[in-house]
Amino acid sequence: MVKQPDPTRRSERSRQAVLTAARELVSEVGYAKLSIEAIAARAGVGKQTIYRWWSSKGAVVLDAILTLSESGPEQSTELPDTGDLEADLKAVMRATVAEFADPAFENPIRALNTEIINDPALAAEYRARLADPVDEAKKDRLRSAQRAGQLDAETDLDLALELLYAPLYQRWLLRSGPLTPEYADALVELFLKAVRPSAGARPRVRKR
Amino acid sequence: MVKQPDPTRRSERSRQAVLTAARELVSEVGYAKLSIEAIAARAGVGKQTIYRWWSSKGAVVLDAILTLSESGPEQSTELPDTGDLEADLKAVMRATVAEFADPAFENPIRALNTEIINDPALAAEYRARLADPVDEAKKDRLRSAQRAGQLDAETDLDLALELLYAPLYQRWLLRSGPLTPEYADALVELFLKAVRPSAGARPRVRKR
Amino acid sequence: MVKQPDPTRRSERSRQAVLTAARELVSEVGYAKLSIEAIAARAGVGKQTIYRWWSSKGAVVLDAILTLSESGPEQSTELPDTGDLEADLKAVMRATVAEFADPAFENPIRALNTEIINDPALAAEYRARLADPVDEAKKDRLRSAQRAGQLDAETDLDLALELLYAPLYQRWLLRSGPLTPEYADALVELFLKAVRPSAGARPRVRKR
Amino acid sequence: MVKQPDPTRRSERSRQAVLTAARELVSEVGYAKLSIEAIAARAGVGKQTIYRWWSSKGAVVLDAILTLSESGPEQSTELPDTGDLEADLKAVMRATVAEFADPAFENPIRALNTEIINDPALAAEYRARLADPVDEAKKDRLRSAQRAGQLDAETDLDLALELLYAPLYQRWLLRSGPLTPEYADALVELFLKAVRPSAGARPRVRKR
DNA sequence: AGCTAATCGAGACGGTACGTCTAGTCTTGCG
DNA sequence: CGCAAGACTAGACGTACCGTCTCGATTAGCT
Repeated sequence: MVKQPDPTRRSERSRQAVLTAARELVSEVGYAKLSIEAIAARAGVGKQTIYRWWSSKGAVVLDAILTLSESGPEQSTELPDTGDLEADLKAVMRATVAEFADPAFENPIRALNTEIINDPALAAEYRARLADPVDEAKKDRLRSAQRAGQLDAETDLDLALELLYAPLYQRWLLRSGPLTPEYADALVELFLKAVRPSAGARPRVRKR
Repeated sequence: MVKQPDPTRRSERSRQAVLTAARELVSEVGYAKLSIEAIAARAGVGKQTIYRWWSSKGAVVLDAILTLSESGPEQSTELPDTGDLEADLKAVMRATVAEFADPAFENPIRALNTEIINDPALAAEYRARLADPVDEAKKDRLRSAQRAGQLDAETDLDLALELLYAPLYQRWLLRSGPLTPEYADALVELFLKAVRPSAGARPRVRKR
Repeated sequence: MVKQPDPTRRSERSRQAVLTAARELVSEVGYAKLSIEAIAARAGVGKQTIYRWWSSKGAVVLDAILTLSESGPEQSTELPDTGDLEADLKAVMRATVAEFADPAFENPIRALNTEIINDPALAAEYRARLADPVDEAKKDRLRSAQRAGQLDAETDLDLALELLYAPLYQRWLLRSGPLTPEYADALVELFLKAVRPSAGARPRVRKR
Repeated sequence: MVKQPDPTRRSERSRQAVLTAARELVSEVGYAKLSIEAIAARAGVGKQTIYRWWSSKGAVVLDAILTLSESGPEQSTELPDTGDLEADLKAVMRATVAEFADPAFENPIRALNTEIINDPALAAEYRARLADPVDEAKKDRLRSAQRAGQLDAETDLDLALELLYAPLYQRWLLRSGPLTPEYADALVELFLKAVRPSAGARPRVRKR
């Protein structure tokens, strides 16, 4: 039986130092050139401390990025809901385009994806800690649109979300085309055509 | 000035051996654990021969996979065109789902993506040698649909293609959900709603 | 000022456990591969307990071996004295040869010497606790021989002892030659020639 | 089967650098604190190069010291032979005492002995490369003394050598007593008594 | 009998060095 | 000259221990 470390004795100081160092180094040198050795040195921590609490380089980086997101600005989790779905979505997608253009996001997010692609366990943790909550917030907005009759009530929201986000995300990840505000608008428009309520359907109105 | 090797003297035997070894090893151990050293050993080739002709591990792997695709079964490049767009697309997307389920494709394609995400130069080569031709074939089918009035004539085909493929691809790459034939169908149906010709528009009919 | 531990509160249980574990491990894995960590684990003792009471790995090992010797079979300290110096010495030296051939002695004694060679403080403690008493017993036998007129009265007994033991000890320690009973005999004979009373000298006879 | 390196391709430059660095570091920090890592760094050599050509830290140090001795001042191998055995031996032993008092010799020779004590293979190499040739030179002097009738013709020269040197060597190694010129003289005198030709024996004279 | 201070087992910590592995360069000898 | 082979410098890997530093939990004397 393998000896398990005792989490109650874990040094919070070291944990923070490691995550911060990982964050900094991913931004500075990118994921491929990132070494556990460098993280330990920068954090002023023994290598064993990293190996004790994280299972791989990927786990450290994932944790570093997710911890940042979670402890971040109280979660900009909720999407705007002005009642105008098209305007709201365009605003969100344009913001996403802008975010992806920020070079400070580039390295960490690419690092995250490199990990997730190759490690199912990390992918699961990523989804549970970051992707699922964010997706849920997005689906909330779509549900609101369904109630308002702006979105087909029968549509699978997971699929709808993919239809809306995957094109943008893939274009950025694989650099398969330019990411412009106009692109965001066009994507939203196409998306709305796809999820528009069917002809005969009625907006759902709550009975009094 | 750096000495450039003379391509006319290049050993085709070594080239093939390296690409084959790279292909095998990527399938066997995955991209992360792949080493130039192992490729050279498996290929019975000096390391220098690899460094002489390829710029990075990623370049070897990309070349290995692309060479396979290119020299493959004369390219099933063309998409089916029975005149029934929905049926054709569902067939293609279901085939894609099946392909992604094949574990023999898993490692190489994930390797390819790992490279492309982190190296713009490789991404460009990948697009030029593999993605662009394939996309062109797909767009040919969509253009045919436009001519048949089954697809809005104003739609940006690049965006349309992304709308159709990115959700499927992303779901596989990030393992964010199950990939089933039903999923493929639902995706095609949503896609078709998005690109359906607008109410007032007329199908373009070629003048006689 | 450094805090000194209070010896009255020392756990005898732990002390014995550490010394026993050290003894066992030295025999099993040799001195070079011996670690404080392993001693503590085997003894069921915290590492700090070792560091509190011993100054170095060498000190533990020295203590372990010396404690064994001291608490041993009431010390076969005294040498035989039948009146026949040559016979007595040959018996002792042959016994020493046999002892050195016992593999159970090998590891601990080599460990002891490794320490002593490199650490003057340990060397001093070793001499005080083990070597000096033993040497004194040997010198007693030689003094008895001097009184019996079998050994030159002027001879420096420390030097004589070295003449007798160092060749044997060195041959074992450096493995510079075979250790046989015949060797022991030859050594004793040569030694006796060296320390035989000078021609003109008279055996000291106690006046009545 | 383990791959063996090809000695014809060995870099003499690296070999010398390693041995020199090892020599310096042993003198500076002592054997216990010597690390392969430090040797490699000082020598400007990859660690693998050391592991490729030497089997252990001890082997490097042994090689470093022996190489120095071998390539030294054309070997002060031969002992003085003035015809006066006592004077010659006293001179040699006093010189040895002086040598041992030189702190520059201290660390390397103790290092050597630490190794030899614990590793039979190194002990064998040490004897073959250094001890045996030196002993042979010493025995040459003793043989000369035998021919001159100053030393018993029947004496085992290996044993005689041990009788003469082991006391001195052991006293130094174990720090069991002071090393003075007087001690050297007393040792030689005792030695000579032990190996003096027996009463009835005649000096061997070559027949004409 | 309860208090309190030190020792105890345990083990996490910042580190150093280990011995192995691979990167990318350089050298040697064959074809 | 390209090639297979493989030695080279460099440095990261993941592991083992070092000696120090908390943690509670005993375990003594001392009041």
